[in-house]
Amino acid sequence: MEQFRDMSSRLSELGYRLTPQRIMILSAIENSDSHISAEEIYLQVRARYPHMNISTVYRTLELLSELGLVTETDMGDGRVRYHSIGKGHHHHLVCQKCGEIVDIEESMLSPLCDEIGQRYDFKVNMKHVAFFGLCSKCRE
Amino acid sequence: MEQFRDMSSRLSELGYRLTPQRIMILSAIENSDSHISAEEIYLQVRARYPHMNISTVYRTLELLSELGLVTETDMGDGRVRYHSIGKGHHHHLVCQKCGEIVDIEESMLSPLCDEIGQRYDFKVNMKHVAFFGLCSKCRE
DNA sequence: GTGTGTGCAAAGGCTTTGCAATTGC
DNA sequence: GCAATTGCAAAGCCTTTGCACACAC
Repeated sequence: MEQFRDMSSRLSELGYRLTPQRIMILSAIENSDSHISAEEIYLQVRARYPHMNISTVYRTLELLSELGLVTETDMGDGRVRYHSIGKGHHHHLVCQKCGEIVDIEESMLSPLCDEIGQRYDFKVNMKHVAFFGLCSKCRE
Repeated sequence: MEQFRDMSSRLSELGYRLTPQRIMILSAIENSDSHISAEEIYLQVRARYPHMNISTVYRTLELLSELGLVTETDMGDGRVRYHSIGKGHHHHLVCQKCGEIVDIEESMLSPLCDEIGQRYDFKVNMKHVAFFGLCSKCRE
């Protein structure tokens, strides 16, 4: 709930309207314990508010993303998944076989990102990192 | 040309037919110095062979990918890009603003991948790594 | 000759957009 | 009240598929 309040108060601070649709979308993102797709948000919200429209979901996600309140990641299945920035955990191991997603700690990546910054003069967006591969179960 | 011969001979070794379409697709992939999309292949091939069809491109790419002869990567623009496996493992820095793609050396990543392997029992697919962020020009 | 591979056209997923109606501030 | 936001429907991308014909082997 913490982040939900942050996101919604940030929206109104910036002069955006707090419509019921937006509130429900924010809450769906917040209640999701991992990355959530537009359609998942849509279905979840529509279960309680049948008039919800998927374009509203996309437009809200676009807005949240522009404001830097959520991150967009493509986990390799041809659709974008969203995640509240307030939740931390932005690095993932995505199993290409079973689809399992494991978070990895930021501290593991920082040294590499620093090195890339120095060597290539490139600032890595740490919110946007995913490694694909095979988890232990799927390697057997 | 080296890799092209590898890919095409591999196909016929495995009993797949070497049609003119496949040959041109292979050559387009091989001549591309970076990652190439299905549509880019299609346009390039169609310039010389107007009957080329985009579904043939997709079907050939699917085949090459199943056989492990090319890798698929989503650079974050909502389309898949393909790369000949023979060209070596590339890791990339993708600028989220101007789209520039810079290759980074494999040696920079190996230590991290090893560490991930040990700590999370996860085998990172080194063919499939991209970092998003901002290049020097776009940070000004 | 035979069955793999192609071309065509249509459909499929996901996402975006135009526009009129609605509604938060 | 008025501009921001929504709902709806349609379109836009990229990609896949069904089917009849063509052609590599």
